[in-house]
Amino acid sequence: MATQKQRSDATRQKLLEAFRASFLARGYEATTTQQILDETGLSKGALYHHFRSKSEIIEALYAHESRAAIDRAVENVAAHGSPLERLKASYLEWTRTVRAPDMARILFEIGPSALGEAKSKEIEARAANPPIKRLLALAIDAGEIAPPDEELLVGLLNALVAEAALHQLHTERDPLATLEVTFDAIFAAMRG
Amino acid sequence: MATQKQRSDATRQKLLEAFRASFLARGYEATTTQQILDETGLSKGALYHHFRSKSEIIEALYAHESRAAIDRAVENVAAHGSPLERLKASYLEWTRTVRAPDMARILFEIGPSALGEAKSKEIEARAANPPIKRLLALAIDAGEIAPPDEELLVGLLNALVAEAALHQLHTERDPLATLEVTFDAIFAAMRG
DNA sequence: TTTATAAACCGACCGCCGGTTTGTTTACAT
DNA sequence: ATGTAAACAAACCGGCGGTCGGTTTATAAA
Repeated sequence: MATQKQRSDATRQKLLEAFRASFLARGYEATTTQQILDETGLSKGALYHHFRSKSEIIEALYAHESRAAIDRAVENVAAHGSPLERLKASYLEWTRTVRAPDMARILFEIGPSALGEAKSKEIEARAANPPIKRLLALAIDAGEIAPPDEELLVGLLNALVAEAALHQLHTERDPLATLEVTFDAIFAAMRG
Repeated sequence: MATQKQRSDATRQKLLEAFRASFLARGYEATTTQQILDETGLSKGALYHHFRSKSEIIEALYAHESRAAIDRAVENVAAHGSPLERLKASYLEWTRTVRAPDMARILFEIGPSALGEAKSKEIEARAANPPIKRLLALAIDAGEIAPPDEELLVGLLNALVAEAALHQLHTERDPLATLEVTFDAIFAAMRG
Protein backbone atom coordinates (compact mmCIF):
# COMPACT_ATOMS: atom_id res chain seq x y z
CA MET A 1 0.00 0.00 0.00
CA ALA A 2 2.14 2.85 1.26
CA THR A 3 5.89 2.87 1.42
CA GLN A 4 7.52 2.20 4.77
CA LYS A 5 8.90 5.71 5.04
CA GLN A 6 5.48 7.18 4.33
CA ARG A 7 3.82 5.05 6.98
CA SER A 8 6.57 5.84 9.46
CA ASP A 9 6.57 9.59 8.85
CA ALA A 10 2.80 9.72 8.99
CA THR A 11 2.49 8.02 12.37
CA ARG A 12 5.39 10.00 13.75
CA GLN A 13 3.71 13.23 12.72
CA LYS A 14 0.36 12.04 14.03
CA LEU A 15 1.90 11.32 17.42
CA LEU A 16 3.78 14.61 17.59
CA GLU A 17 0.70 16.62 16.69
CA ALA A 18 -1.50 14.78 19.16
CA PHE A 19 1.04 15.20 21.94
CA ARG A 20 1.51 18.86 21.08
CA ALA A 21 -2.20 19.53 21.28
CA SER A 22 -2.53 17.65 24.54
CA PHE A 23 0.50 19.31 26.11
CA LEU A 24 -1.01 22.68 25.27
CA ALA A 25 -4.44 21.72 26.53
CA ARG A 26 -3.56 19.78 29.66
CA GLY A 27 0.15 20.29 30.35
CA TYR A 28 2.97 17.77 30.29
CA GLU A 29 2.34 15.64 33.38
CA ALA A 30 -1.40 15.54 32.87
CA THR A 31 -0.94 14.24 29.34
CA THR A 32 -0.91 10.46 29.44
CA THR A 33 0.35 8.24 26.66
CA GLN A 34 -2.84 6.20 26.82
CA GLN A 35 -4.98 9.26 26.02
CA ILE A 36 -2.90 9.96 22.94
CA LEU A 37 -3.04 6.33 21.83
CA ASP A 38 -6.83 6.35 22.17
CA GLU A 39 -7.10 9.59 20.19
CA THR A 40 -4.80 8.48 17.40
CA GLY A 41 -5.87 4.84 17.36
CA LEU A 42 -2.24 3.79 17.61
CA SER A 43 -0.57 1.43 20.05
CA LYS A 44 2.10 1.55 22.71
CA GLY A 45 4.33 -0.44 20.40
CA ALA A 46 4.09 2.21 17.72
CA LEU A 47 4.74 5.01 20.18
CA TYR A 48 7.81 3.44 21.72
CA HIS A 49 9.08 2.36 18.35
CA HIS A 50 9.32 6.00 17.31
CA PHE A 51 10.31 7.59 20.63
CA ARG A 52 12.43 6.32 23.47
CA SER A 53 10.40 8.09 26.13
CA LYS A 54 7.72 10.64 26.80
CA SER A 55 10.29 13.32 27.53
CA GLU A 56 11.92 12.73 24.15
CA ILE A 57 8.68 13.94 22.60
CA ILE A 58 8.51 17.26 24.40
CA GLU A 59 12.22 17.62 23.66
CA ALA A 60 11.55 17.28 19.94
CA LEU A 61 8.66 19.71 20.10
CA TYR A 62 10.61 22.22 22.15
CA ALA A 63 13.61 22.13 19.84
CA HIS A 64 11.36 22.60 16.83
CA GLU A 65 9.61 25.57 18.38
CA SER A 66 12.90 27.19 19.43
CA ARG A 67 14.25 26.99 15.93
CA ALA A 68 11.01 28.24 14.42
CA ALA A 69 11.03 31.31 16.65
CA ILE A 70 14.60 32.33 15.96
CA ASP A 71 14.27 31.58 12.24
CA ARG A 72 11.18 33.70 11.90
CA ALA A 73 12.86 36.52 13.84
CA VAL A 74 16.08 36.74 11.85
CA GLU A 75 14.10 36.32 8.66
CA ASN A 76 12.07 39.44 9.40
CA VAL A 77 14.92 41.71 10.39
CA ALA A 78 16.53 43.98 7.86
CA ALA A 79 19.98 42.98 6.64
CA HIS A 80 21.25 46.53 6.57
CA GLY A 81 22.41 48.76 9.40
CA SER A 82 25.23 48.32 11.89
CA PRO A 83 25.76 44.93 13.59
CA LEU A 84 24.58 46.35 16.90
CA GLU A 85 21.43 47.74 15.34
CA ARG A 86 20.72 44.39 13.74
CA LEU A 87 21.43 42.61 17.02
CA LYS A 88 18.94 44.78 18.84
CA ALA A 89 16.40 44.48 16.04
CA SER A 90 16.69 40.69 16.14
CA TYR A 91 16.00 40.58 19.84
CA LEU A 92 13.01 42.88 19.53
CA GLU A 93 11.65 40.90 16.60
CA TRP A 94 12.04 37.68 18.56
CA THR A 95 10.09 39.22 21.41
CA ARG A 96 7.32 39.99 18.94
CA THR A 97 7.48 36.54 17.38
CA VAL A 98 7.03 34.65 20.63
CA ARG A 99 3.78 36.43 21.25
CA ALA A 100 2.12 33.55 19.42
CA PRO A 101 0.32 31.94 22.36
CA ASP A 102 1.00 28.27 21.60
CA MET A 103 4.63 29.01 20.92
CA ALA A 104 4.93 30.98 24.14
CA ARG A 105 3.41 28.23 26.27
CA ILE A 106 5.74 25.60 24.84
CA LEU A 107 8.83 27.79 25.09
CA PHE A 108 8.25 29.28 28.54
CA GLU A 109 6.05 26.90 30.44
CA ILE A 110 5.71 23.36 29.17
CA GLY A 111 9.22 22.81 27.84
CA PRO A 112 11.16 24.14 30.84
CA SER A 113 8.92 22.40 33.35
CA ALA A 114 9.22 19.05 31.60
CA LEU A 115 12.87 19.15 30.58
CA GLY A 116 14.26 21.20 33.42
CA GLU A 117 15.54 24.73 33.24
CA ALA A 118 19.05 23.61 32.43
CA LYS A 119 18.27 21.30 29.55
CA SER A 120 15.71 23.59 27.94
CA LYS A 121 18.11 26.52 28.10
CA GLU A 122 20.74 24.38 26.45
CA ILE A 123 18.42 23.48 23.59
CA GLU A 124 17.25 27.05 23.27
CA ALA A 125 20.83 28.28 23.27
CA ARG A 126 21.77 25.83 20.53
CA ALA A 127 19.07 27.33 18.34
CA ALA A 128 19.36 31.00 19.21
CA ASN A 129 22.92 31.74 20.24
CA PRO A 130 24.78 31.14 16.98
CA PRO A 131 23.14 34.00 15.06
CA ILE A 132 23.26 36.20 18.15
CA LYS A 133 26.93 35.55 18.76
CA ARG A 134 27.67 36.10 15.11
CA LEU A 135 26.15 39.57 15.24
CA LEU A 136 27.86 40.30 18.53
CA ALA A 137 31.22 39.30 17.10
CA LEU A 138 30.63 41.63 14.16
CA ALA A 139 29.79 44.45 16.54
CA ILE A 140 32.98 43.80 18.50
CA ASP A 141 35.07 43.69 15.34
CA ALA A 142 33.50 46.95 14.20
CA GLY A 143 34.48 48.48 17.53
CA GLU A 144 30.90 49.21 18.45
CA ILE A 145 31.19 47.47 21.77
CA ALA A 146 33.77 45.89 24.12
CA PRO A 147 32.09 43.68 26.70
CA PRO A 148 34.19 42.17 29.51
CA ASP A 149 32.54 38.75 29.11
CA GLU A 150 30.75 37.94 25.86
CA GLU A 151 29.19 34.74 27.15
CA LEU A 152 27.72 36.53 30.14
CA LEU A 153 26.46 39.39 28.01
CA VAL A 154 24.59 37.05 25.69
CA GLY A 155 23.13 35.32 28.76
CA LEU A 156 21.97 38.61 30.25
CA LEU A 157 20.45 39.85 27.00
CA ASN A 158 18.66 36.52 26.50
CA ALA A 159 17.37 36.71 30.06
CA LEU A 160 16.09 40.23 29.45
CA VAL A 161 14.06 39.37 26.37
CA ALA A 162 12.83 36.11 27.91
CA GLU A 163 11.55 38.03 30.92
CA ALA A 164 9.98 40.65 28.68
CA ALA A 165 8.33 37.88 26.64
CA LEU A 166 6.94 36.28 29.77
CA HIS A 167 5.77 39.64 31.01
CA GLN A 168 3.80 40.42 27.87
CA LEU A 169 2.33 36.91 28.01
CA HIS A 170 0.89 37.52 31.46
CA THR A 171 0.06 41.21 31.47
CA GLU A 172 -0.75 42.12 27.86
CA ARG A 173 1.37 45.23 28.29
CA ASP A 174 3.96 45.97 25.63
CA PRO A 175 7.53 45.82 26.94
CA LEU A 176 9.21 46.72 23.64
CA ALA A 177 9.82 50.39 24.42
CA THR A 178 11.35 49.65 27.80
CA LEU A 179 13.36 46.84 26.30
CA GLU A 180 14.78 49.09 23.62
CA VAL A 181 15.80 51.75 26.12
CA THR A 182 17.44 49.07 28.22
CA PHE A 183 19.39 47.65 25.30
CA ASP A 184 20.59 51.05 24.23
CA ALA A 185 21.75 51.77 27.77
CA ILE A 186 23.64 48.52 28.09
CA PHE A 187 25.27 48.89 24.70
CA ALA A 188 26.26 52.44 25.48
CA ALA A 189 27.79 51.37 28.80
CA MET A 190 29.85 48.71 27.10
CA ARG A 191 31.30 50.85 24.39
CA GLY A 192 35.08 50.59 24.21
CA MET B 1 6.61 11.31 77.25
CA ALA B 2 6.89 14.26 74.87
CA THR B 3 4.23 16.85 74.32
CA GLN B 4 2.11 16.56 71.18
CA LYS B 5 3.52 19.73 69.69
CA GLN B 6 7.06 18.51 70.27
CA ARG B 7 6.38 15.18 68.61
CA SER B 8 4.64 16.90 65.73
CA ASP B 9 7.33 19.52 65.14
CA ALA B 10 10.05 16.91 65.39
CA THR B 11 8.58 14.60 62.73
CA ARG B 12 7.73 17.53 60.51
CA GLN B 13 11.31 18.74 60.67
CA LYS B 14 12.63 15.24 60.15
CA LEU B 15 10.53 14.87 57.00
CA LEU B 16 11.50 18.26 55.63
CA GLU B 17 15.19 17.65 56.20
CA ALA B 18 15.10 14.19 54.67
CA PHE B 19 13.21 15.46 51.62
CA ARG B 20 15.55 18.40 51.28
CA ALA B 21 18.59 16.17 51.30
CA SER B 22 17.05 13.76 48.81
CA PHE B 23 15.85 16.53 46.48
CA LEU B 24 19.39 17.90 46.44
CA ALA B 25 20.94 14.49 45.90
CA ARG B 26 18.53 12.96 43.42
CA GLY B 27 16.18 15.69 42.22
CA TYR B 28 12.45 16.06 42.72
CA GLU B 29 10.96 13.35 40.51
CA ALA B 30 13.59 10.80 41.44
CA THR B 31 12.85 11.29 45.12
CA THR B 32 10.16 8.85 46.18
CA THR B 33 8.13 9.11 49.35
CA GLN B 34 8.92 5.49 50.16
CA GLN B 35 12.66 6.20 50.22
CA ILE B 36 12.15 9.00 52.69
CA LEU B 37 9.89 6.87 54.86
CA ASP B 38 12.49 4.13 54.94
CA GLU B 39 15.23 6.59 55.86
CA THR B 40 13.27 8.29 58.58
CA GLY B 41 11.50 5.21 59.85
CA LEU B 42 8.18 7.01 59.55
CA SER B 43 4.99 5.96 57.80
CA LYS B 44 2.77 7.17 55.00
CA GLY B 45 0.20 8.11 57.59
CA ALA B 46 2.65 10.44 59.30
CA LEU B 47 3.76 11.99 56.02
CA TYR B 48 0.27 12.69 54.75
CA HIS B 49 -0.83 13.87 58.15
CA HIS B 50 1.69 16.68 57.96
CA PHE B 51 1.59 17.45 54.24
CA ARG B 52 -1.19 17.29 51.70
CA SER B 53 1.07 16.25 48.84
CA LYS B 54 4.64 15.81 47.72
CA SER B 55 4.59 19.15 45.92
CA GLU B 56 3.54 20.90 49.12
CA ILE B 57 6.88 19.83 50.57
CA ILE B 58 9.04 21.35 47.85
CA GLU B 59 6.81 24.40 48.05
CA ALA B 60 7.57 24.80 51.75
CA LEU B 61 11.28 24.28 51.17
CA TYR B 62 11.36 26.70 48.24
CA ALA B 63 9.52 29.43 50.13
CA HIS B 64 11.85 29.01 53.09
CA GLU B 65 14.93 29.25 50.91
CA SER B 66 13.61 32.31 49.06
CA ARG B 67 13.01 34.16 52.28
CA ALA B 68 16.37 33.13 53.70
CA ALA B 69 18.18 34.49 50.66
CA ILE B 70 16.49 37.86 50.58
CA ASP B 71 16.70 38.24 54.36
CA ARG B 72 20.41 37.54 54.39
CA ALA B 73 20.92 39.98 51.51
CA VAL B 74 19.07 42.98 52.95
CA GLU B 75 20.63 42.25 56.33
CA ASN B 76 24.12 42.66 54.92
CA VAL B 77 23.54 45.85 52.95
CA ALA B 78 24.32 49.21 54.46
CA ALA B 79 21.36 51.33 55.49
CA HIS B 80 22.95 54.54 54.32
CA GLY B 81 23.30 55.95 50.83
CA SER B 82 20.67 56.90 48.28
CA PRO B 83 17.69 54.56 47.62
CA LEU B 84 19.08 53.69 44.21
CA GLU B 85 22.46 52.84 45.66
CA ARG B 86 20.85 50.63 48.26
CA LEU B 87 18.68 48.99 45.63
CA LYS B 88 21.70 48.13 43.54
CA ALA B 89 23.65 46.99 46.60
CA SER B 90 20.80 44.70 47.63
CA TYR B 91 20.71 43.03 44.23
CA LEU B 92 24.47 42.53 44.19
CA GLU B 93 24.44 41.18 47.73
CA TRP B 94 21.64 38.77 46.80
CA THR B 95 23.73 37.56 43.89
CA ARG B 96 26.54 36.86 46.31
CA THR B 97 24.22 35.16 48.80
CA VAL B 98 22.77 32.68 46.36
CA ARG B 99 26.23 31.37 45.61
CA ALA B 100 25.62 28.87 48.40
CA PRO B 101 25.35 25.69 46.28
CA ASP B 102 22.41 24.00 48.01
CA MET B 103 20.47 27.24 48.05
CA ALA B 104 21.18 27.79 44.36
CA ARG B 105 20.03 24.33 43.34
CA ILE B 106 16.77 24.67 45.23
CA LEU B 107 16.09 28.19 43.99
CA PHE B 108 17.07 27.74 40.33
CA GLU B 109 16.65 24.10 39.50
CA ILE B 110 14.61 21.94 41.81
CA GLY B 111 11.96 24.44 42.84
CA PRO B 112 11.10 25.77 39.37
CA SER B 113 11.10 22.32 37.79
CA ALA B 114 8.78 20.89 40.44
CA LEU B 115 6.45 23.83 40.96
CA GLY B 116 6.52 25.27 37.48
CA GLU B 117 8.12 28.51 36.43
CA ALA B 118 4.97 30.49 37.15
CA LYS B 119 4.31 29.29 40.68
CA SER B 120 7.94 29.45 41.78
CA LYS B 121 8.27 32.98 40.46
CA GLU B 122 5.16 33.95 42.37
CA ILE B 123 6.57 32.57 45.62
CA GLU B 124 9.94 34.14 44.95
CA ALA B 125 8.27 37.46 44.17
CA ARG B 126 6.27 37.34 47.39
CA ALA B 127 9.52 37.06 49.32
CA ALA B 128 11.76 39.37 47.35
CA ASN B 129 9.65 42.03 45.70
CA PRO B 130 8.36 43.93 48.75
CA PRO B 131 11.76 45.22 49.89
CA ILE B 132 12.78 45.78 46.27
CA LYS B 133 9.65 47.75 45.45
CA ARG B 134 10.00 49.73 48.65
CA LEU B 135 13.47 50.87 47.63
CA LEU B 136 12.33 51.54 44.09
CA ALA B 137 9.46 53.67 45.33
CA LEU B 138 11.87 55.65 47.49
CA ALA B 139 14.12 56.18 44.47
CA ILE B 140 11.16 57.39 42.42
CA ASP B 141 10.04 59.73 45.18
CA ALA B 142 13.55 61.09 45.47
CA GLY B 143 13.50 61.78 41.74
CA GLU B 144 16.40 59.46 41.08
CA ILE B 145 14.55 57.53 38.44
CA ALA B 146 11.32 57.60 36.39
CA PRO B 147 10.62 54.20 34.81
CA PRO B 148 7.73 53.86 32.35
CA ASP B 149 6.57 50.60 33.94
CA GLU B 150 7.67 49.80 37.49
CA GLU B 151 6.40 46.24 37.43
CA LEU B 152 8.29 45.49 34.25
CA LEU B 153 11.45 47.11 35.56
CA VAL B 154 11.42 44.97 38.70
CA GLY B 155 10.87 41.92 36.51
CA LEU B 156 13.78 42.80 34.24
CA LEU B 157 16.13 43.51 37.13
CA ASN B 158 15.15 40.27 38.83
CA ALA B 159 15.72 38.41 35.58
CA LEU B 160 19.15 39.97 35.25
CA VAL B 161 20.38 38.95 38.68
CA ALA B 162 18.79 35.51 38.34
CA GLU B 163 20.64 34.95 35.09
CA ALA B 164 23.86 36.22 36.63
CA ALA B 165 23.36 33.88 39.58
CA LEU B 166 22.82 30.94 37.28
CA HIS B 167 25.83 31.93 35.25
CA GLN B 168 28.17 32.00 38.22
CA LEU B 169 26.76 28.66 39.34
CA HIS B 170 27.75 27.01 36.07
CA THR B 171 30.92 28.83 35.06
CA GLU B 172 32.58 29.96 38.31
CA ARG B 173 33.20 33.32 36.69
CA ASP B 174 32.23 36.41 38.64
CA PRO B 175 29.43 38.42 37.01
CA LEU B 176 29.29 41.18 39.64
CA ALA B 177 31.32 43.75 37.73
CA THR B 178 29.30 43.32 34.54
CA LEU B 179 26.12 43.33 36.56
CA GLU B 180 27.01 46.61 38.23
CA VAL B 181 27.80 48.29 34.93
CA THR B 182 24.51 47.03 33.56
CA PHE B 183 22.53 48.35 36.49
CA ASP B 184 24.18 51.74 36.32
CA ALA B 185 23.40 51.93 32.61
CA ILE B 186 19.76 51.02 33.07
CA PHE B 187 19.29 53.43 35.95
CA ALA B 188 20.97 56.21 34.00
CA ALA B 189 18.70 55.55 31.01
CA MET B 190 15.62 55.77 33.19
CA ARG B 191 16.45 58.98 34.91
CA GLY B 192 13.57 61.41 34.67
C1' DT C 1 7.46 -15.45 -7.65
C1' DT C 2 9.15 -17.14 -3.65
C1' DT C 3 11.55 -16.24 0.49
C1' DA C 4 14.34 -14.07 4.08
C1' DT C 5 14.80 -10.07 6.89
C1' DA C 6 13.94 -6.16 9.26
C1' DA C 7 10.97 -2.30 10.06
C1' DA C 8 6.46 -1.10 11.83
C1' DC C 9 3.10 -2.07 14.86
C1' DC C 10 0.20 -4.53 18.50
C1' DG C 11 -1.42 -5.10 23.29
C1' DA C 12 -0.94 -7.76 27.49
C1' DC C 13 1.88 -7.12 31.14
C1' DC C 14 5.16 -5.19 34.91
C1' DG C 15 6.94 -2.40 38.66
C1' DC C 16 6.41 1.55 40.96
C1' DC C 17 4.64 5.81 42.47
C1' DG C 18 1.65 9.24 44.85
C1' DG C 19 -2.18 9.20 47.41
C1' DT C 20 -6.34 7.04 50.27
C1' DT C 21 -8.42 4.56 53.83
C1' DT C 22 -9.03 2.04 57.82
C1' DG C 23 -7.29 1.07 62.03
C1' DT C 24 -4.19 1.80 66.26
C1' DT C 25 -1.57 4.43 69.64
C1' DT C 26 -0.60 8.53 72.23
C1' DA C 27 -1.40 12.97 74.47
C1' DC C 28 -4.43 15.78 77.00
C1' DA C 29 -8.64 18.06 78.56
C1' DT C 30 -12.58 17.00 81.50
C1' DA D 1 -10.96 7.27 84.87
C1' DT D 2 -12.71 8.43 80.34
C1' DG D 3 -13.84 10.51 75.99
C1' DT D 4 -11.77 12.78 72.10
C1' DA D 5 -8.85 14.25 68.81
C1' DA D 6 -4.20 14.47 67.23
C1' DA D 7 -0.36 11.58 65.67
C1' DC D 8 1.05 7.76 63.52
C1' DA D 9 0.84 2.94 61.16
C1' DA D 10 0.44 0.14 57.00
C1' DA D 11 -2.37 -2.35 53.75
C1' DC D 12 -4.27 -1.04 49.67
C1' DC D 13 -5.62 1.33 45.05
C1' DG D 14 -5.71 3.30 40.38
C1' DG D 15 -2.93 4.79 37.03
C1' DC D 16 1.31 5.85 35.07
C1' DG D 17 5.53 5.19 31.93
C1' DG D 18 7.83 1.69 29.97
C1' DT D 19 8.86 -3.47 28.38
C1' DC D 20 8.42 -7.62 25.74
C1' DG D 21 7.02 -11.46 22.97
C1' DG D 22 4.51 -11.86 19.04
C1' DT D 23 2.24 -10.40 14.42
C1' DT D 24 1.83 -7.84 10.19
C1' DT D 25 3.77 -5.32 6.40
C1' DA D 26 7.21 -3.56 3.18
C1' DT D 27 11.34 -4.54 0.54
C1' DA D 28 15.18 -6.55 -1.42
C1' DA D 29 17.62 -10.89 -2.68
C1' DA D 30 17.32 -15.45 -4.98
